[in-house]
Amino acid sequence: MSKPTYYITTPIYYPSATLHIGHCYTTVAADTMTRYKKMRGYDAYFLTGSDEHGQKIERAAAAAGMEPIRYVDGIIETFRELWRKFDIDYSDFIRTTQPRHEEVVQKIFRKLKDKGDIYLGAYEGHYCVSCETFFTETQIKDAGGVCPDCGGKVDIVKEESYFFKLDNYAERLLRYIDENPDFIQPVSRRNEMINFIKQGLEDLSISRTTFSWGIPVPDDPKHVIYVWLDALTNYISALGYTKNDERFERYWPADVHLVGKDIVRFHTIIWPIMLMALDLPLPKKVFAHGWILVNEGKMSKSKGNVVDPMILADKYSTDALRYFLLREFIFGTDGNYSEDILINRINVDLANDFGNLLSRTTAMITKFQGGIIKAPAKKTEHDDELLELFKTVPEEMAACMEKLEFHNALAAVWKIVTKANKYIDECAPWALNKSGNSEELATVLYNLAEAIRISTILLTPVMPNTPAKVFVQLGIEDKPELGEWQALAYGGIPAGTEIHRGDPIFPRIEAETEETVKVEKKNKPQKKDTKNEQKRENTDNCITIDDFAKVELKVGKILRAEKVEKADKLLKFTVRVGEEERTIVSGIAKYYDPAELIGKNVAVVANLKPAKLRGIESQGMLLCAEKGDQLELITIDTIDDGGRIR
RNA sequence: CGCGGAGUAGAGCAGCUGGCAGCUCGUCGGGCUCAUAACCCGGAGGUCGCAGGUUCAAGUCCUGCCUCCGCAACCA
Repeated sequence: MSKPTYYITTPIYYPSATLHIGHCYTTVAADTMTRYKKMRGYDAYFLTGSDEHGQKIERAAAAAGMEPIRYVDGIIETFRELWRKFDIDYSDFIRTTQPRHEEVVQKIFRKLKDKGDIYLGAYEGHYCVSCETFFTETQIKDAGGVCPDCGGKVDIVKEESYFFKLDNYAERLLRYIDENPDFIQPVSRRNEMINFIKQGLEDLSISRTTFSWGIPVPDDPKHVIYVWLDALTNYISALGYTKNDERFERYWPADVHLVGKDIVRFHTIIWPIMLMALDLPLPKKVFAHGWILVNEGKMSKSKGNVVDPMILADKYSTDALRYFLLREFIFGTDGNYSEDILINRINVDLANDFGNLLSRTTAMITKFQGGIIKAPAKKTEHDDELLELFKTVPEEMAACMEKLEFHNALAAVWKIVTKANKYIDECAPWALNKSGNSEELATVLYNLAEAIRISTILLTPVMPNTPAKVFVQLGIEDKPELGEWQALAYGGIPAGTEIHRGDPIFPRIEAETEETVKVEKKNKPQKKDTKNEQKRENTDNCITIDDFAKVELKVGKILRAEKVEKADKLLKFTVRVGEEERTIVSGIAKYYDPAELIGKNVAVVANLKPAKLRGIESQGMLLCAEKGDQLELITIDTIDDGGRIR
């Protein structure tokens, strides 16, 4: 009999920026699941990759003076490097620019067109000629009827486009969702999607003529295929769909598509409908995980709060990071990230509980038994509870893993770890040693070694590098079979095994900023301002005078000030800094009436990377003083605009 | 405006089909000495956002209200 299969995917990531901790989260989850399934005897297949087409890439490449493909090649290399670093053992890495993918997309396009699900129509939208970009109605509205990018005039333009008739399949899709309650998870998403479909599905525009970095539409090369049809197809093109590839037969339909909550709709509506149109079975499950929030807000470049996993990986072990991601955050809901939380989690769980358990156990075996694990000789009254956990915890963990509840799976494993620490206290091996009760002592120390071995097995999918370290210390590094799932039963370690006490496998991380952090927390007002938090966090680390010199501060005169429509916090300023005039958006609408600010001289960060806020490009930042609910714009009385501040 | 999410101990969160309010961290007190200033035990601390309602019984269901966050921005 052949092994059962398991096919899991992550989204394919867009190479317009480097990956952050959120991408890492998704991918680590997929990797862990794959390792787990393999341990359980599955033929598990894990796909990740990159979505490389589109106007954004085309432009970024042009700006860099490169061919798009060269441009993305470079970025993709950083993806791979990151995955290598985090021990991501993917089965395949698909790039939408690979011929194997492009061929399949074109075949699918042709098939759907022949079938009549795709037709040529016209896409009508607001178009800015100078930016060569379409904008949605709301984008235009928010920008006040002009182009959100350049502030210029936008026209309503019709563009020829191919459309995919989604609504043809809406009924079938609803039925499928209804008959497969597990298809969309968590359930809250499911309800959301059902409502969305019931509102009626518009035909989906699936081609563009305004840029060319994409897969050409077959027989109509002035069109390129737009993101949906291109990107989603990766899940089957990677398996060799249409090419008589046995992998497709073997692995499709996917067991799980892991997705971020923002792309649930594409994966639970557009993608299934595409598959229905192709007469293919639908994925068994689409699981939307939550976001990792930083300072209560979504990570984003413009906020400058993106957490770079590479930097973290250099500071902490990737096993610890993988553990942290899956233990700290509840898969499916949003969670807050900060380095303090990370350090705390590593210290408490990995250093104090798990690592220290290994440390104290090996220390006692060394001190009391000359470094030899002896066979259990005489039961103690505390054994049963611990041994019972050896049986129940693996089951509990397995049940959690099936539901993708990584946090609960790990919490289950910690029942053994916590119990083992307590068991030491209850049995007091040092007392047994002193009183010469060597039989019970042997039992206790044996059971502890087993507790470590068994919990280590369960942790393997999450922390692939840890088992080897633990096994060396337990003296069973030459018996890898003791680390397999089948070896979970109590009694694996042979009597007479000689251990090798070593350095702590998870040393405590001493947070140098702990004191200051504590003080800050106490003084912290309840209201949190994201930007401010961010700044404060950065000040935890000292900067040099050179770093400071990088910030170009200048005096600017406010020429115009107005409220940004549909934004309660933002004011839009036109500020003169010497020769030039800039647009600066600042989140101080709550504190100031725009009119009272006109004519004031303020402190401007002149070399801040421009960021778009509400579609308006902000070219700098106004400095403010802030405390609690108060905020005051820093103004300069006598020096005129253009003056330098330092 | 709309859509979605959330308001439960100092912080972060669990609480599914209604039945004595839980977990982790922190804090206070105690224990132990094998260990990575760690481990073990115990205590304090909550009118479960507000106001109504249904019920023998409501964080848990219903209605209204308040507050916060997200969506319309390159971004899981």
